[in-house]
Amino acid sequence: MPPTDPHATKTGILDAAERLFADRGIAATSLRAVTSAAGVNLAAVHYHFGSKDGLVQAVFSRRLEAVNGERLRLLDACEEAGGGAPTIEDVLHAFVVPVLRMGLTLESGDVAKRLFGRLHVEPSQVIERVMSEQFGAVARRFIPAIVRAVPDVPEEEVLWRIHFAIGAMAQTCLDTHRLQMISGGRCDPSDVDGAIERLVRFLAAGLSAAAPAAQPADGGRQ
Amino acid sequence: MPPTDPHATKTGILDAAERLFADRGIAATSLRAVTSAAGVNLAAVHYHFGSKDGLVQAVFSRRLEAVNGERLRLLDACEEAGGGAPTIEDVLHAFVVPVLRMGLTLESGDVAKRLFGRLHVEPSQVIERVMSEQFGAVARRFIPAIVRAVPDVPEEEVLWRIHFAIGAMAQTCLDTHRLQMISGGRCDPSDVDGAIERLVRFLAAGLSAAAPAAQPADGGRQ
DNA sequence: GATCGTTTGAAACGGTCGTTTGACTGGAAG
DNA sequence: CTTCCAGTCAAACGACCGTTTCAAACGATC
Repeated sequence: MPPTDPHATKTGILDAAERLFADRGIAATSLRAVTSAAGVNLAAVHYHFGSKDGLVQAVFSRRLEAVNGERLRLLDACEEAGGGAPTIEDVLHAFVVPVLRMGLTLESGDVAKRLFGRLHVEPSQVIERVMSEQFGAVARRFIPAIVRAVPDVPEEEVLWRIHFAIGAMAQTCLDTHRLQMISGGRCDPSDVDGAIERLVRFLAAGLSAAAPAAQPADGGRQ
Repeated sequence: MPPTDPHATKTGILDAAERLFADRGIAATSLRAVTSAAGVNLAAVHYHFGSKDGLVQAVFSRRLEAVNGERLRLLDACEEAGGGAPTIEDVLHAFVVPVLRMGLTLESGDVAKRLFGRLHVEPSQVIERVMSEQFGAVARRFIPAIVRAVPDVPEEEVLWRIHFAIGAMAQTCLDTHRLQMISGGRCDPSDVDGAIERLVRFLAAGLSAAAPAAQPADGGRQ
């Protein structure tokens, strides 16, 4: 046992579980697969995390705290620089960059990115709990910022569009295979900076699109 | 045995499996849950479908054939009406409407819609096979139509944007809960027509957004 | 060196999974 | 009546699941 890291077992389990959750999904990943990939004993999971749900929560919380903290930091920065009125591109950048770049700062490649995509598609109850715990603060900051950044669009319409935008981002996190398939290999999903640029451009245009025929008292159809 | 429908057992299994797959996902749905919900014997699944994978394929194929047939029919119609050059809104309508409206033509409510969303997020191998079987024809027709409808955008950029658009659509199919959460109940996910209008508007703006600063001969990047 | 709480080890628990088996049903065909 | 066969049924198969148990090994403290 190397004295370098007294938490080698714990982090080893987290790393292995992260990779398997990202690859196969949570429900399809057994604790035996996790522990054998990590090279530790099966009982270590329950000793360190209490249960499989505890492990799931720990795996997601570790990355989400970092991502969401960075998101809020970037939003602070661009709000300060923009004099309290950042552009929609700036706000979207602050939202998507921490997720998509995370794979670059970790040796695990794009594992954390795909793990993040799972958050939005796994129907598990424990995921629901992690989401509500981790995304409250982010939603309370980003939703008003986006609404302010597209002042010509009614708020209800903006909320729908945020919903769509989350889907586009989750797809970008989760699936790199289909893009290569539909593009016949012309698009390179591993080009993180290109993906960020393109995604922000796509979302900014969608979010700031002209509102439908105005429905107030005076309907000025454009 | 009612002589009204000699395939009552088979379709009963399909209906029950469809609902459970949509609600919990495929991996989290056991054959025992399916057969007990359908009120049939466990062995009936293997008798009629051979295996769980066979059932999965049958469940998805039943709906996908209808949806993709309708998509191609609508694309034909709007290409004919548009003189071979339909607008991006028309093409997106043809792609989105059959999925989102399917819940309205079936007594099963929005089950088929959520089932469809699962296609894009389940990591299973059999899903991969169903996708490649069912989406080849649709992709071969729709991708060129979309590329033609946004002539000012480079083709590679359009492919990225189609990737984003699929994510937004899948999110709309799969998740009605989060929209209600982030909107505090102001947005009504059961408003199918409103969702279609808003989604098409969002996607059309994103797909036809101005291309990045031209990088013709000399690439400005790096 | 003895004693303590912490961490790891092998093994087993009850339960559920997909799948298979073999007997039983009913009605059509000979 | 006998034969046949698609269809249904209860029961069981081996494999794997999450979880638990308990003994052994460990470093720190007295």
